[in-house]
Order: sequence, then C-alpha cells, then structure tokens
Amino acid sequence: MVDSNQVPTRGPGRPPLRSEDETRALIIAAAARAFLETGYIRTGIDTIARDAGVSTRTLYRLFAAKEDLLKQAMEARIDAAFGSLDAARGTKADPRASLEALLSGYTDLALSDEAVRLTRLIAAEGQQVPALAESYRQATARITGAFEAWVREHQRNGFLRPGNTETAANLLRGTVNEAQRQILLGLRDAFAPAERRDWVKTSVALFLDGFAA
Amino acid sequence: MVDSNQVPTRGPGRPPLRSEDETRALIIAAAARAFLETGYIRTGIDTIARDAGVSTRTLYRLFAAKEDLLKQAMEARIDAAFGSLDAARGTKADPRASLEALLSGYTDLALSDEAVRLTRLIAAEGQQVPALAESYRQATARITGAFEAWVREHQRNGFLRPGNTETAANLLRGTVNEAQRQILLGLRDAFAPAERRDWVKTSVALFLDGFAA
DNA sequence: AAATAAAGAAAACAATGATTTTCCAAATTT
DNA sequence: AAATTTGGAAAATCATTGTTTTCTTTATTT
Repeated sequence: MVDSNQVPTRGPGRPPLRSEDETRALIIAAAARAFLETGYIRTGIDTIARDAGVSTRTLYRLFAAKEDLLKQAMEARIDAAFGSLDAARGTKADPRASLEALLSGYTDLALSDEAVRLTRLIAAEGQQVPALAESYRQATARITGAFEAWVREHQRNGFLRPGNTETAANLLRGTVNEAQRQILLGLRDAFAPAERRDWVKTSVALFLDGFAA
Repeated sequence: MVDSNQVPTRGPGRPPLRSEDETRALIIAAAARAFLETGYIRTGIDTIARDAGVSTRTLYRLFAAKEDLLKQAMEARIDAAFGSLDAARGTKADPRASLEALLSGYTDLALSDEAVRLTRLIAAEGQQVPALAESYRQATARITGAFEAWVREHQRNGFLRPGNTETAANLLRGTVNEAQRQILLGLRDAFAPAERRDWVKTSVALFLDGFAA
C-alpha cells in the first residue's frame, strides 16, 4: 500500500470546519426539529439553516432541495422512533405480564411527543411525498407483526381462545392507536406517565377478561 | 305594520346575479372541495375563486380572509359528515344486530373518502386553527357518546358482562378508527363496500365472543 | 507572503400567493 | 337616456420563499 489513508493529505486552502457528514447531521437535526414543530410547508429553509448554524449556501451544497431534506430528516427519525420496539418484551413467561410489557412498550413509543408529531406529519405530507409514507409503512409493519406474533403464539399455547388472529391483534393495537389518534387530532391531552400505566393495565385487564381461554 | 317585507324594494342599479347567501355557498363548496383535495396551504385563493365562478373581488367582499374560508367550509362539512350518525341504528331488539347496525353505520361514515380527507386536514391544521379542532371535537363527541351509551345499556341489561364502560367502548370504536387511521396514513387502501361488510361482521363477532355475558 | 479553498453574509432572482384596487361591461330603475 | 349598482378581469401591492450568486473573511499550505 502507498500512503493515502485516514487523513487524506490536503492541498492548500482553508480546511473544512467539520466533515461534510457532521455538517449534514447538524442540518438534518435542525430540519427534523423544525418540520416536526411547524410542519413541512410552514418551515422556511432560512430557519433551518440558522438553527443548524450554517448558511443556505452550505445547505444547498449538501442537499439538492427542501424535499430531500424532508425525506432524509424524517427517515432517520422514523427509524429511531418506531424501529426501537423491543419485541423481546413480549416474551415473559407469565402471559399477562408479557402482554403488559408489550403494550406498555408500544404505548410509550406511540404516545411519545415525537411519535405523535411524526405521525401528524405523515398524515399531512404522506400523500405528496410517497417515499415518506413508505418509510413509515416499513417502520410500523414491524410493530403490527409483533402484535400478531404475540396473539398467534398465545392462541397456539392455549392462553387465548382461538379465532381470527389478525382481527384480535388489531383490536389490541387499536386501543393504543386510538389513544394516539385522539392526541394527534387534539381530542385529548397527552397522557401523564402514571395515567399511561393505569391505562395499560386497564386495557390489558379488559382484553384478557374477554379473550383469555 | 308597514310594507318592508320579503322582497325589499330595490333602488336603481344592476340587481345581484344571486343572493349573497347563494354566492357564499358556491364559494364555500369550492373551498371545501379544494382544501380536502389539496390541503389548506397548498390551495390558492385564485383556484377557489375560479372553481366557484366568482372573482377574487367578490370572494373578499364576502369573506375576510382565507382562514375564515377554511373555518366556514370545514365546519359545514364536519357537521354534515359526522353529525349524521343515526343513533337510532343501535336500538334494535337483537343485541348483535343492533351492534352490527351501529358499527356499520359508523364504519360507513368514518371510512368514507370525505371523512378520511376531513380527518387528515384536521390532523394537519388543527393545531394552527384551534376553532377547527373544536368543531371536530364537538362533532365526534356525539359518536363517542353513542358507543358508550350502547355499551352501558347492554351491560345494564345483562347482555354484556359488566366492566369499565369507557374502555370497552374505546375498544369497539378503536377498531373502526384504527382502520381509518391506516387509510389516512397510507398504510392500506380504502375498503371496498363488500370488504367493509365482512369486516364489520368479523369485528362484531370477535367483540361479542369476548364480551357477551 | 502568496495562493487557495471553505463557508458565512447578504443580495439577487424568480415564483407564488394573499389582498386590494382600478377599470369596465352589464342590468336595472327612474 | 341618465343614474346607479353589481361583479368580472386584470393589474398592482406587498410579503414570503426556494434557490443561486456574489462578495468577503478566514484558515490553511507552499
């Protein structure tokens, strides 16, 4: 090998303040913050650049257009927010505890401020930017899958009565999403943590009352 | 009494093409169409005026600003779409039939193209225009009420096992809203009518399996 | 020091959009 | 016919925005 390695020898001229990747990350973070706060259309490029501490010149050197910024910023956030559901939470020995863990994990995730804002943005822009809707779809598919897997397993081992797996999982997941929907649409305030715990317990109790064998 | 009545005697001058109320209605209809199709911000005043067949001059004589147009147009549509749930549908003698009627009525309503678009718009603009969110809240409160009333009544008469009424009603309504949410977010296509009927039957069957006494 | 590249500041550009104003062609009454 | 009102067409205003360009300062290497 020759020498060309880690630190590429620079020619003359001022070195970059930071690597391009760092600058990109700063911009993406600022963009995500602004988009989630104010919405895509209402957010100006200048605001993003100012918040990121760069000039629009730099911004446009790294991103082709505002819409690319939206895609990249949101994809990162969607993965971070919805990719994190720990499926292992639903595998405790005691079925009730395991369901509580699963539902409580998803509840924490789905009712977080971040997830509510993200989902609101998908509702508003998903039609216009199909790539966004697609990211969201992929990220949430894992969650649907986790619920169906839980139901199927507990139908198989006799804890739940047998029946339409998909519909039962839907019923279960629907309780959380219904809460998210109400927050999203301004029909109710966000849950306080304590309230959230009670709510999970109540929902699990009701579901098991109905569907435990 | 003197004479001043129905048809106020006009002075000289060209008479209006239509009454102000008719013109208002034309504009509101065009605005609602456009807002539901394209979203509030993306819809230009010129488009609305053109679709309504009036000039912007006329439009601004009758509406103070674009936002008033949004409020008035959406309030009318929200009332029309969500105010129409016939609570009487849930009062048949046979409890299963009565639940099917209630759920099917709400499903037709909530999964209609109109309701999905309306809800999407509330998600996008409800924060910025609180009056809108408020209309939506009021219109949908009746529906929540209808579900709770059904559950309460059938808990009382022994058809359903007793329990947390609100949570049970939530579970029930949640199934429909979850479907709406999936359409809204582009997670699935709209239901075909036949599919919708099957879906209601399945949901009712599952719910009653679980909660009938 | 001279040459050079990075990147902010700010202006320039072009488009769009909400709102207002001007001008004008009907349609009526007196 | 004269006076008068309605409301469309279109231009004018004024602000905002996405995007590009110019200018300038600064931190480097040779």
